[in-house]
Amino acid sequence: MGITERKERQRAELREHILQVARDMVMKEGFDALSMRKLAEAVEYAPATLYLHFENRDAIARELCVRGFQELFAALEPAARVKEPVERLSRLTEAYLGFGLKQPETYRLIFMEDARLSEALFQDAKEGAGPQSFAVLVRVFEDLEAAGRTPEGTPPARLAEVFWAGLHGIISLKLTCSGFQGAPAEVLGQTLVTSLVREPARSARPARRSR
Amino acid sequence: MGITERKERQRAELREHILQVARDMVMKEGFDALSMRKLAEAVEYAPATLYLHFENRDAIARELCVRGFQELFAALEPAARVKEPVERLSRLTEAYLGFGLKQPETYRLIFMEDARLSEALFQDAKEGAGPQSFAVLVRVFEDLEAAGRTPEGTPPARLAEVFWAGLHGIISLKLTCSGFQGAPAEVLGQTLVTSLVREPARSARPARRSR
DNA sequence: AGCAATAAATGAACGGTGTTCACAGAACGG
DNA sequence: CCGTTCTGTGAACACCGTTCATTTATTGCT
Repeated sequence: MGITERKERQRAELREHILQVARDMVMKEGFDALSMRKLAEAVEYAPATLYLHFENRDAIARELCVRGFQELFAALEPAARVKEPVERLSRLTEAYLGFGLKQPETYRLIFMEDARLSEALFQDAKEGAGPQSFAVLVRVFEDLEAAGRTPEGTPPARLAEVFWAGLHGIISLKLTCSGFQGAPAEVLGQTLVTSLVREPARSARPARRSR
Repeated sequence: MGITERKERQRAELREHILQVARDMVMKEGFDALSMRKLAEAVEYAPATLYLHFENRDAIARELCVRGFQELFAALEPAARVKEPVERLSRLTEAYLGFGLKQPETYRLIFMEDARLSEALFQDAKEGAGPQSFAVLVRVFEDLEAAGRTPEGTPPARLAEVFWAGLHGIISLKLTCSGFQGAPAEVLGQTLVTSLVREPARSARPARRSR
């Protein structure tokens, strides 16, 4: 009985098509320009048909949000593989900022649009894509701490959080405060890296008061 | 000829009243909930009347944006007066984060809503409230540099920018990624401070105990 | 094949939005 | 008192998200 299979597949394909077209619209004109009516027009269905595949506009937004986040995560993946932690942090910074600047509307949708959207990313404490990619950052700072290159007494998780906030701040200020022209994002990113990474201890571990 | 004066005053008062009510609506329900029709209803005028005082909804938003920014600037002012630069930076951090957390919708409107809104803050390179308050941050890092407490070779303006991005990132992640629960903003802020401020050079001046 | 049942798709409507504009009314200057 | 100017408005336009009864297409069964 392959008929129900085919129907399911076609249904999934249409759903996928809708999401694809929606993604294009968001990337081209921004999330605000994504209207159910224009989306329906673009996929050549009546507006009401969209509601057979998605609960409402927010459901589409949520889906685009998690997919966008997966893209971001994928963009970070090569950098995350780098062994040397300082280099890794630098490459992660580069990748993160590059993604945000090359796909501004996607980044906006993920992190700047609505708290209800990004909730989906962090609802599971360990499972979701959000905590998983945050863990990548934490690991860098754990490795940095092991190498004695973090500010003393600050847990890696908190350093990771500050670092993430720094990256996010760099991008979102560039995206929102377009009037303010400062240094390029990459330069700021490297400044952030060098600010959070300490010089390696010269001799033994403590080595602060003496010499 | 006090009549035209009175009319002008009444006109200004009405404009002010509209802005006040709009501000209340934004702070209570967020910017998206601010509609011209509800605003007109609230001030007991017809919607079209609003257009006699503002070009459109964006004009109101812009005005609220610059006023919100002025509030933010005012909130920073006491901290900016502190002499000792490290303490000053710490106090500025506290004030900035406090404002963002206590007035989330105002902060959103200023920095997270639309690039066209915050453009007004930074359109004048020196004049506007934006560059003026950024200069406060730059000055801190200039003073820190003079005290030999910044990472070497990094211009104060860039450190200030990274610092601002860090603060903004901390707040905006708290406001948007509500699902992600990390350390409290104040803790992250202090971590940011200690990350960007270096220990004083031993040769130049003996370290003093403050706090 | 034809018929009943199920799934897919839609047209029309509801209530909401920002904005415009011709018009009415009040307030003013001469 | 009249004419002008300013203030205010109702109605309309073009959108928006969403719902629902209804139509259309497709399937399973006899």
